[in-house]
Amino acid sequence: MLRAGVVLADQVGIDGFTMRTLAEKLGVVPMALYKHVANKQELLEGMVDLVWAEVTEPEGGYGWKQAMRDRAVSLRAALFRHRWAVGRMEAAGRPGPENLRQHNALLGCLRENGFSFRATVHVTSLLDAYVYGFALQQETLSFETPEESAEAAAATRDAESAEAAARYPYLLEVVEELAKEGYDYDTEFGVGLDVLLDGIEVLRGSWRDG
Amino acid sequence: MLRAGVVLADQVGIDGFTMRTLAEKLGVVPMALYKHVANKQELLEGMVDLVWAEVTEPEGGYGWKQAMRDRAVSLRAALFRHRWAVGRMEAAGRPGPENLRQHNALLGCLRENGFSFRATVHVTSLLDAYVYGFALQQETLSFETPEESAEAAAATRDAESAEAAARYPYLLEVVEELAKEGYDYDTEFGVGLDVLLDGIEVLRGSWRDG
DNA sequence: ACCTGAACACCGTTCAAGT
DNA sequence: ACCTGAACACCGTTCAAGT
Repeated sequence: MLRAGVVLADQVGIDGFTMRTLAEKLGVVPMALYKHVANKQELLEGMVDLVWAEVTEPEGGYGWKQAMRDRAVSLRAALFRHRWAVGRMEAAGRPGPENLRQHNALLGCLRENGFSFRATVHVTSLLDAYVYGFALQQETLSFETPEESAEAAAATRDAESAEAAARYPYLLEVVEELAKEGYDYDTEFGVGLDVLLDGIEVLRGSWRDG
Repeated sequence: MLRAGVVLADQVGIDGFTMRTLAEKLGVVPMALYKHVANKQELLEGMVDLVWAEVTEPEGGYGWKQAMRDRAVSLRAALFRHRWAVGRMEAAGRPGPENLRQHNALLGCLRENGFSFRATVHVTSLLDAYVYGFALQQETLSFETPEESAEAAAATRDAESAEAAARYPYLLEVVEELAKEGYDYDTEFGVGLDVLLDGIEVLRGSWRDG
């Protein structure tokens, strides 16, 4: 049933995802759902934990940097498959078992690779913030492909009046450059991620427990 | 009226923010709102642009690094004051004038400080993702103060059964350390931001237009 | 022509009425 | 005892009926 919820939310988005549509999809009466979950909030929490289950645990074998990179890519991919989940992964209510397992593995990988306690907290906060924020940007902006993004840029440029062009010259430049060159989210994500990981590497030694 | 919407959303959160409650607050009949705005979506877009208006434009006088830092801090502060706005700042619908002004100033500051076109895109994508993601984490986790966070950590630790402690040793370690030392969002945000800015500085020269 | 109250098609959830 | 259909208190938005 949680799995059916994830599939439905993927298909129709979070607005179209209602107790009633889920019940209909499952061929039961809406009330029947309340046999399995207390309310919609609890249902969503269960669905989020299913998304966590899709994220690969960091693999220490290739070093912490590659492990962090793989996990970030995996997390972003999961958030892309399930866009409704962005902003619900760290929800306040009791975290699910997959969430706990995932975070424990992440913290463990860093600690075992010589990161101090403070540094471990900094790194997880920094990396997760970047992944969540990037996914959020991609979800709300949501040009799906480079072609689409070029198209959108062109449309925006045409829509800009001459007056607006004079008022926002730098913005216009970016719009026109992106229209020419296109914009690839995967590449952009990787570039930023490498900046983070390199910065973390440099500062790794200087972070000491307070 | 948009301003009243922002205040109401700040007070009651996005779930409690309805056309009907806003109308009541303004002392008018719900229908009257539709004289000023086509629908709720358009109302929210207008409110988001009011939040953009609160973000300080980057000041070039102290160098790009300080300018980027100040803007990131200002953006995060605005997102903290108006938590409902996180995830709506880059919405697909036509961006408002304050949004355009803000992004134009941001891009302009970078371009005028010698960043290549490609580098400018990388930097804005990276910094914005971090700010949005950090604000999102803080919103969903939402311990307000260091004291509260210590409290929450302690409560979580008590709730963990001995079995769970054995299963998630690294997670437990972090929970216990945070309970002792506390956790301050402002400090944590600054640490991550400095990693980003230092990493950007290092790579500034190596990013060339493709 | 204009304003607005009633109404529509929803929503999550409750609860009593049937078996 | 259990299941479920009707109902409740909402929501955003429409629209016809009043002025």
